[in-house]
Amino acid sequence: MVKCDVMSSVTPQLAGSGQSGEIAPSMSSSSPTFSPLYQQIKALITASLESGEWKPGEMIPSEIELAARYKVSQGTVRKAIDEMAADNLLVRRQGKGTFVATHHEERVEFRFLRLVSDDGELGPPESHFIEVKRTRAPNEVARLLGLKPSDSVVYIRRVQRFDGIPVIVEDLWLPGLLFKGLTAERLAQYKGPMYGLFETEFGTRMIRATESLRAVSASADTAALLEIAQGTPLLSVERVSYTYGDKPVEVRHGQYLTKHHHYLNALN
Amino acid sequence: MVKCDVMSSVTPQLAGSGQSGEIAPSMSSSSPTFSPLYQQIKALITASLESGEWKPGEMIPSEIELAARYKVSQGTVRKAIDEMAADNLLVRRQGKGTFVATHHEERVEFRFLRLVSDDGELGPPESHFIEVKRTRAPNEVARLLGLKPSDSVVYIRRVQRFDGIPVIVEDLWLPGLLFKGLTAERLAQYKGPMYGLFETEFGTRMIRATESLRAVSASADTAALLEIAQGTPLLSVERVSYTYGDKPVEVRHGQYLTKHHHYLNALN
DNA sequence: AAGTGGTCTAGACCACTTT
DNA sequence: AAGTGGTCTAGACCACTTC
Repeated sequence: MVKCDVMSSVTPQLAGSGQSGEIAPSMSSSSPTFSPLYQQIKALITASLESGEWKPGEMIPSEIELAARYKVSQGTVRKAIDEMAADNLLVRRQGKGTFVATHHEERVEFRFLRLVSDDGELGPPESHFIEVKRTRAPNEVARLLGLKPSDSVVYIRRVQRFDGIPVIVEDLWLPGLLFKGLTAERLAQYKGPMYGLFETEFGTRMIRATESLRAVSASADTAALLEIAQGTPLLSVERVSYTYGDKPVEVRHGQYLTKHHHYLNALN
Repeated sequence: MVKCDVMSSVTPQLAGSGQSGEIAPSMSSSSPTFSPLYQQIKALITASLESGEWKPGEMIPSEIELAARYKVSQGTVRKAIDEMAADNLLVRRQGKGTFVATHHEERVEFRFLRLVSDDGELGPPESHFIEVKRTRAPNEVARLLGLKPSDSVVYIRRVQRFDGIPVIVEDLWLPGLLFKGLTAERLAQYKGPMYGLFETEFGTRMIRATESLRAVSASADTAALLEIAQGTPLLSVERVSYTYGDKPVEVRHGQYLTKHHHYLNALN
């Protein structure tokens, strides 16, 4: 087998017009930052997801097609897709195809909201929006989102009820640039998790998040919203959500009343 | 290629004396519970881990050896090991071999203790054991551990300090049968995480856990141990840890003072 | 029947570690 | 040089879904 030459890392040789007969699966010498073929394929597929070539819920080309497109073997494409499926970026369905993960259908209700009722099930929450406005980013939020304090953000405050009982008070900040038409009306109309709205209406898909948890005392206004006594212990959850390319696109501060609910976590 | 017949699931055909020339990678008809070869290999490797054939920290046979032993291809062994490495049961080291995961060396300090300081790093905690005794399992603990209320358990209460400041009060319950020689002295002598002690001294390795988190108010005695005011909000963490075969072997109730620390969680 | 992902094999070669 | 895991390929066949 004849082998050709080598490349850099992220948008490498096998993307372009591709008249080279074959691809070097590895390199023999003097390549600065080498990465395996399947990781390059991952990067290319991710780029197509990011660019919107394949949208959430849609099917991506079959492994055989992708292998032809990238001029690699099906096994290499397979390994790339395997890892992206493990990262919840893609969903494989035997006999049907491989699909772009979406916040609809998917039970995000447990990937991004880990709260469960003490006695088993948990119905869908009802959202009540207290406030939706555009403002300048608070310093801490600007820092977390990689914005300047003068930049515009959308600020949202809402209360979520389970079975009619208020359980969650949340404050959210979103980059103003990415969420231009976001209004209280559109939020109120939308059924289901906000991430579904963000994905379909604003083209921003949250793919992972980090959370900092602590116990705090309810302030006067939080207590009022949750209809509890001031000073009640609450579970404070500070979340930063990221979209493709590890770009932070949401800061969310939740306060959970854990009297009849708890936050479930798995350590694997 | 000639194919032979089929099997059940967990201790299947390819374990035994093995004079059959080949193994059926799939089956054509009338097999009740079929599972792929690589999953059967996973089960066999797991059984060897469980039986202590390969101990934590030790190297397991090479892929080639295992392939010969189980009479499958190296690729099939590889897939089995890949998944077990993803589950943190095994650790691959290129050029060296595949090793049984261990609570030593490994930074369990972040797999099983998610608490971090608000300002960066977190030194190793010092443990102070308040109480270690054998008793009958409380009802709830017995239920979680799959014991009878009359069964014996080891009960431990300890306080953990970071930089000299008390941050964690923990109550633990362990099955008495599995932890026969566990005394306050051995606990106090041991350096490092308790899971290391459990693994090397008692042959019980924790491989995963589930946690329920909530915010609570410090009781009088907890407050005294943490040197804080009664009623201070604390992060309550109820953990159940499991060893091989999803067998529950520890119930741990932690109360974390989150004034200068927080619990970090990643949603992927 | 055709197309998709899922499993399994056999072999080549590479990169890393140890001898 | 030898042994280990890591990557890549090519091909076979299976299981599931849809037409």
